Amino acid sequence: MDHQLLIARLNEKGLKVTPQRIAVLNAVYQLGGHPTAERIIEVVRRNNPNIATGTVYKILESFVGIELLRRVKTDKDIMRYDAILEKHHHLYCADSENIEDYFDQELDKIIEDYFKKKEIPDFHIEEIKLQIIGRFSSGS
Amino acid sequence: MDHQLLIARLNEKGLKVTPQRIAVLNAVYQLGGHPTAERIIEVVRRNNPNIATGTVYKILESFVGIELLRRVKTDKDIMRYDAILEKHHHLYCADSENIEDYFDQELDKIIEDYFKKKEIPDFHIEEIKLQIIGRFSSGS
DNA sequence: TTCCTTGTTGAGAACGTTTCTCAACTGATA
DNA sequence: TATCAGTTGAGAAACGTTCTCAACAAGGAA
Repeated sequence: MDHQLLIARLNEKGLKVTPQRIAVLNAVYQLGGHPTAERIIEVVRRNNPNIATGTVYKILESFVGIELLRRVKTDKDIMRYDAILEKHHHLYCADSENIEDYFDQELDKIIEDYFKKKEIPDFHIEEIKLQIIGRFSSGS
Repeated sequence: MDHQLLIARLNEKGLKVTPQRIAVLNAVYQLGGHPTAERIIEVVRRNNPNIATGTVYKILESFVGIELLRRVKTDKDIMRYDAILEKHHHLYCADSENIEDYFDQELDKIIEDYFKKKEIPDFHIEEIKLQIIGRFSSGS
């Protein structure tokens, strides 16, 4: 996401554009994948040594609030953040903490069609995410 | 799960059958759904007031280890436990902490067939879980 | 029986992650 | 200028979870 879009998005939601917020978002994009708060803080501090831990958490939460980022969960206990690009699923390694994105529009379509025909009682679906658990065959 | 089966399962994995372990498992079954560790501890202490927090966590982890229970994740930060019955998915309420089980063998079959035809490069699938996010229409 | 050995428990300290509190700062507005 | 709302940095605090360790229980061997 370029700065124009970011600024627009922040303004739209009534959040001010600050150097700290830009730094946090840059760090998330730079890290890619699904970084932990710890990694993000580490990277942000490279250019911004005085930023407080709490500030980064607050900023990350505000980004989750305006849907610039999403929380991602492992089966373990640490929160990770995911810069939203488009609808995607996650491959979880059964052995390690590794998480990879998985895009599959064909599958999305199949599932979408399935739930057009078959409703879940008393439940309105907004989104379906697959957790695909398994093992990476090459070094991961 | 009745006690016979539980005892067999514990012995099989080299874990001793203790009153605390039975109490924890009973609490999980009694609570049903996807209780947090906190709720489980609360219920266990009703009949077992002196049980230590760490003991319950240790027992829960040992049950996860022998696959009597599974960890379940919300997007928030609390661990929940799920007494495994059969393959199932989860409905997550977008508004609350409510989680419901969702069983759908027809859908499982469709997804299974899909991945028989289409492999994910460098990845061996062991299990696929759907996180279905949305809203419950009746009071939930 | 007594002595090991092994696994389990209870108590509380310790840990890592996340949230909270609050004074200081910033930028906009009047 | 003064005022105001939002934001930040610093550290304390809270929270869920794990760890440490002495005490205990059960089983086997002597």
